[in-house]
Amino acid sequence: MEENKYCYKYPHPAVTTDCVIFGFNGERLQVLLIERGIEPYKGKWALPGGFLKMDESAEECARRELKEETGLEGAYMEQFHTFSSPERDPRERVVTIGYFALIRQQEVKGGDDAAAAKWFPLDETPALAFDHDFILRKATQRLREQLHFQPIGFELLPEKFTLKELQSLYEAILGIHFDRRNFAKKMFHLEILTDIEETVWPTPKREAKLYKFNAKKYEELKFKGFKLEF
Amino acid sequence: MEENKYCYKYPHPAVTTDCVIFGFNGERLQVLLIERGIEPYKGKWALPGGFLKMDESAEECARRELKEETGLEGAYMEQFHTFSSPERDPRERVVTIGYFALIRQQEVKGGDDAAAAKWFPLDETPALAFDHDFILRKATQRLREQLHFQPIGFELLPEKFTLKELQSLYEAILGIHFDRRNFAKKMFHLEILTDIEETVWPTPKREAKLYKFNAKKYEELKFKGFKLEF
DNA sequence: TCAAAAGTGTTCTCCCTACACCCATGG
DNA sequence: CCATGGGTGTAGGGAGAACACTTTTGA
Repeated sequence: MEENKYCYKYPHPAVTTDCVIFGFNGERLQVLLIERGIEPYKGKWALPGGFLKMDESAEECARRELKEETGLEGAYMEQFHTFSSPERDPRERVVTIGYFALIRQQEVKGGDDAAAAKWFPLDETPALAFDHDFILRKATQRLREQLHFQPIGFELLPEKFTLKELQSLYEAILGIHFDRRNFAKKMFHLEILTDIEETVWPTPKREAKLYKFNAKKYEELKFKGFKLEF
Repeated sequence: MEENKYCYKYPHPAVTTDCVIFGFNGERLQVLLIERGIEPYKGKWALPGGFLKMDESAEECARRELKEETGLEGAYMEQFHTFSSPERDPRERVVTIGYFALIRQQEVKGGDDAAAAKWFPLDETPALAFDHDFILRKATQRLREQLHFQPIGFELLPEKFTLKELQSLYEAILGIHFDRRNFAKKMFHLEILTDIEETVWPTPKREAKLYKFNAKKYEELKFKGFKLEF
C-alpha cells in the first residue's frame, strides 16, 4: 500500500495554519479569501491555509501560505488563536493555528494561487467554508484589541500616507469615528509620525501633507505598549 | 503488530496542551509544576500537560489536565499561544497549545498526580523540561498584558479579601508598587468591589475590611475592557 | 509611648474632549 | 463666491499621581 504510510501508536490530528490576510484600500478594511476548488465546501470561499510540514514551525507555514497567495514575504504576522473543535473539518480531525497578516494591499501582485483569490470588505464577506467565519471574527476582534494598545496599523498603509488615510484606517478597524483634530493631536503626541515635507493632492480641493512613521518610536511603543495603565 | 496502528497518508504531528497554572499565596505569584517521572527529561520539572484526545477540544483537554493536577473544575482558563518549533520535543514532532489557568491556591487539595506536583514562586522556578521555560515566560507576559485591560485577578484571590491582598496580587503580577490610596481609589472607581461589612485581623495591629467583587460589574468590564483608548 | 497597619482626602497636572475658524482650490 | 477639504488652537473637565494625618493595637 502506498497510502497511509505514516503510522503512530496513538491517533494524531492533522495540523494546519489558516491565515487571515488583512488589507486596506484607503477606505475599508478588507480580507483576502480564496475559492475552494475541491470538496468539501467546493466553490465556497475560505481563508488561505495549509498543512503544517514536519520540518517547519507554524509561523513558517503561515508565511509560506502568505507568500503563495500574495507573493509577499516579511509582512507583519501574528498568531492569534488555535481552533480545535473535533467537528471543525468533516474529513478528519484537524487542528488549525490561526494567524493574521497585515499587508499593503497595493503591493500584492497576485501569487501562484491568485486566480481564485479575492479581496472582500470585512463587512461583506460571503458565508465561509468550515468554521472560517468564526476564525475571521476572532481575528478581527484580536486586531481591534491590539490596535488599542500597540501601534499596529502602519503595516496596512503605504509607506507615505496622509493623516486622513491613517485616521480612516483606524476608523475602519474600530468601526468608530474620531474628531480629526484630536486624532492628529494624539498621533503627534505619540511621536510616531515623521513629517517628510512632501504633499499630495488626495482630492482636487487641497493638498495634504505626507507622513512616514518613525520606525524607532514605533518599535519602542510596540514593545512597551501604548498605555501602561496602573 | 499492535504498535503504530493509526496511519495517515501524510505525516501528522502529535498535539498536546500544556497548562500554566497560576496561584497566589497572598504574597507572591506561584506556578504549579510537576516532576517528570519518565524520560525524556526524567526528574526535571515541567508544566502539566497531555495529549489531545480525538474527541475533545483543546480547552477540554486543558481542563482535564487541570482537574487531574488540582481537582478543580470551572476555573478561569485562557488559551495564550501555540508552540510549534520542530525541535521542541526530542521524541517526535509535538505541537502544544498553551493555556493558563488562574486558581485559588487554597482550594487545591491535590489531584491524582499530586505527589509529584509542587508550587513554585514565579521568580524561583527551576530550569524546566522541553521549552517550558519559554512557554512559562510567554504565559506570564500574557497574564501581565491582560491585567492592564481586564479585571483578571480575582480568580486568584479567596472569595473575601482585603484591599491589601488585592493590591499585593496586582503588585506581584506586574512587579511594581502602587500607592495604597490611589490603588483603592481606582478600584472603588471601577465599582468592582462590594463592601461586605466584615472585617478580619490580617495582622495583629489592626482590623481590615473585607470585600467581595461585584460579579455583574466584573463581567461587564471583562467584556468591554478597562480602557477603550480612543 | 512607639512602631506598624489601615483608613481616608486634597491638590496639581496632564490628557482627553468638545468645539470653531481660517485658508486654498476648483467649479 | 461658494462648497469642499485640510490645517490649526483653546477652554473645560476628569482621572491619575503625589502626598500626610489619624486611629488602633501590641509590645
